[in-house]
Amino acid sequence: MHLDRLDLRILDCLQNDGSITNQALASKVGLSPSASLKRVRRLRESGIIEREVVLLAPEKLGPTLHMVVEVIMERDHKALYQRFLKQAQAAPEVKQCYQVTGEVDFVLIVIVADMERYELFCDRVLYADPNMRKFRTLISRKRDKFDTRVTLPDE
Amino acid sequence: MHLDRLDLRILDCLQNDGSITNQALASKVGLSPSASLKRVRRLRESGIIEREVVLLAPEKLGPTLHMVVEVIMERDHKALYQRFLKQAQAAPEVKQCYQVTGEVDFVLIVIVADMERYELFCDRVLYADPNMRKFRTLISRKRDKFDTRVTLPDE
DNA sequence: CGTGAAATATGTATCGT
DNA sequence: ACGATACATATTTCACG
Repeated sequence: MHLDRLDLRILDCLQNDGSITNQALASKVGLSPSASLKRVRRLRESGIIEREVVLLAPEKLGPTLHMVVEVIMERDHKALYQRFLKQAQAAPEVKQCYQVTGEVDFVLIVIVADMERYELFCDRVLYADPNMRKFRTLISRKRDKFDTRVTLPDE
Repeated sequence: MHLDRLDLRILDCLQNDGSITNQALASKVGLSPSASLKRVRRLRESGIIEREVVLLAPEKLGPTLHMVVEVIMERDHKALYQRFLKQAQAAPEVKQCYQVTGEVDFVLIVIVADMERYELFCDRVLYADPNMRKFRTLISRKRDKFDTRVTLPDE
């Protein structure tokens, strides 16, 4: 799908503020509301706009630990990787999962309220996988930056 | 700030779909539109609702590499850490930054279009810091999960 | 917190380029 | 194919009970 300058400006606005009204968006990018609306719909349908969400401040909702978990698997078998991925997808504690190259196989970003819940998570998801060889946990007391925006192409 | 069951239900809905109309939200949680609106405003003002955004599919916008970068600093000085954090905050390639405990000091999630831009980033942000001792890059060809939702307290 | 009415916004049909 | 205008529908927002 081709994106022109107007589409990119629309995406830029929406990435920064998803609650902007269609009218305000239209005037910002220099279109009529109906033309703007058509483009936003097209961007949604194409999947470039994946979803619209509200971001919450985790630490204002209670105790919060952010864990960066590096997982090393026993054997490089696709089917075994798939099983692990499926568990990671299903686990609500896992907020992000990256499959990486090198010594480590997966990196997870996990959010839990406390250590006890983290240990429960490890038992349920990590130790439960027979192909999991070992993992290392980096404990974060602070998420200093969290930016969901993507750098858009110049044109 | 105290959150009751209704607030939590509102947050749950909005985390899943920020584009829901206030009317639909109100009927979902069992309130009148005006009561719902007042609560949403209060949640915004309190900072629990941080922002509302549209999430884009990075890979549909062009080539995308996700890097997990583990950074080790030379000395544990707060002022020197602050300087690094400031640079990480300012760098558009850095989407997330976690200060962690243990052998590693910071973990960054970096998004770039290609290796060339990653190297430019390393020069500009990592090597440029005299207190940066070394770093390790885990390259991800795939972001398998990305969930911005937070687990809400039971009550 | 709910109701109802005024102010805004959205969505669609139609026309013009 | 794309955008503008205008109109009908839906939603937001606020004063008041």
